[in-house]
Amino acid sequence: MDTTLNRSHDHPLYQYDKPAYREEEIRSLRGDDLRVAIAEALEEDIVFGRLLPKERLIEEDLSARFGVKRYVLRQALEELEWLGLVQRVRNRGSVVRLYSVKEVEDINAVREVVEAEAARQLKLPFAPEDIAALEKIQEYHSAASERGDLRAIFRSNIAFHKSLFSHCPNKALVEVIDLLARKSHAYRSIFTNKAEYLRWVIDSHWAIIDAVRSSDRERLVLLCRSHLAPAKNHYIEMYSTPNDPSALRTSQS
Amino acid sequence: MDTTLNRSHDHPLYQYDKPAYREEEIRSLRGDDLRVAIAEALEEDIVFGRLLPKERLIEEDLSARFGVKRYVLRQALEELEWLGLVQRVRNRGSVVRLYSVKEVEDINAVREVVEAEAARQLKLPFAPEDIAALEKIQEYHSAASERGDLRAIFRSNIAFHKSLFSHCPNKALVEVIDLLARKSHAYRSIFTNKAEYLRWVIDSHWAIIDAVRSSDRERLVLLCRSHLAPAKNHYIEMYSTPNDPSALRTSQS
DNA sequence: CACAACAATTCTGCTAACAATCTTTTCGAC
DNA sequence: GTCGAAAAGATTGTTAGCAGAATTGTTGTG
Repeated sequence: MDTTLNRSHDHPLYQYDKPAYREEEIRSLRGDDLRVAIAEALEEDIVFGRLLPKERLIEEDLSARFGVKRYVLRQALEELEWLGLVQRVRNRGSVVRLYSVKEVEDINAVREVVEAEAARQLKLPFAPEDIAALEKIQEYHSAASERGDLRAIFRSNIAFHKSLFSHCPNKALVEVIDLLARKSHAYRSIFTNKAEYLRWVIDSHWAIIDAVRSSDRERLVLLCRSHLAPAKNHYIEMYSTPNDPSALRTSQS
Repeated sequence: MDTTLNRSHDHPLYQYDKPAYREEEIRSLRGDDLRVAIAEALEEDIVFGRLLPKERLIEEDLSARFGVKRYVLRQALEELEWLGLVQRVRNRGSVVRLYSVKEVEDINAVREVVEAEAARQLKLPFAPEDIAALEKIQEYHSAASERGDLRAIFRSNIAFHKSLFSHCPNKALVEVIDLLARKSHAYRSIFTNKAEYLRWVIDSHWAIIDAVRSSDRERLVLLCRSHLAPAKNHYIEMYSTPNDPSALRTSQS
């Protein structure tokens, strides 16, 4: 169903209630699905801090880990480079990409603009079943937050936004939103999953559902625009050095 | 200098006064430069209608044409797929991507939003030498338009926008603009190069320079927002069928 | 003649080995 | 001991060939 921009981001593996990858499951896939699955597995490693910024990604090691050929793993790394999660330097390899504070703020600023625009274009009113779908995802998200299930939180959060913006008639706009959301995973890291932040996200999602229910577009636009504000404040400056490919010279971890 | 989003779009090959590619020149390149050069050569073929929508791109033929290995050509095709200029289907190959009228309108709508936002964030006033740089590019663009040099028109038009938005402090925003601009090359095709349209572009560029010179931000934002409007009207509906991968079943050209 | 099964062809996907490059270590001169 | 050059090691980049999928062409049967 990918009709406008680049490769599909709507892979079945992105279902919010899908369990973590297991090696045997990955090994049963082929072709594009395999590449996508590995890219997403690595993406989760980055999101949850199992792979840290500037950490090297050795093709041979990773292909051994996933039990795939290096060829496939290279493709996954290329995909992650396009998504901005990985930085590749010729003849030197790949590292988890590190964003400076300025870059994070820039990306978030663009996200605010395009998400507000999407809210402006959303087809209102929603059908009752569409509202119900949003509520169901959000209940799952809230529950995941209760029990501290970071992976479920992460995925159901994505699902919420996907479900909401799927009602935006401009697919090109939605794909820009998805692209930027995925880029933001590079600096989302586990540190932003503080209780205080999680509560804000939940409240904000329920407020969005409420605005949708009452077809209050003005409020919806404001909510979508301001939704990212605290994320930016939670960004840790612990890796606040500027990007530098020469970082590859020193190995780590 | 690519610091925020995906691969660099600011390749030296994109200089506006650079002559057309010649095979021997391409053959002298290596690595990333080679991939980028081939991708850009194919991009120009698409822009100028030498490659038409739905036309098949056979890896072996093209690699023979450019005198490179199939491996390199595959990389170029992958790049063009990310940019939305080419559509690839597993085990079937690549075709020049065809956008529906709706998709074109959607992309243009997003471009208007992000370019207006960039205008809003532009650092004003410009230094005199920055204004001079814009004027120089635009004089080149106008001259190219006079003599009907489509390639020079195309490239200097890109250079104008790059030069203008290089003063936007938000690099992530500029990269979204560049990405969408490059996508639009898929439907730019030679048909939009009508005298009437070319004149509009030139007038609009001089108006932008004028607004920059007087640091009139409000007018600048309006100009950037409305700058794409006629392009959309010029889009020919001659290929107005919806996208369909099964189009690969029937060969053409 | 229509149609289905099968065969041949075309083209892409993938593998494994090799080459090129960068990094680290070693060794010797000062 | 320090510096620099050269060798060794680690890692990525590239090549050629084969495997596999999709398409096209052909043949045989009703």
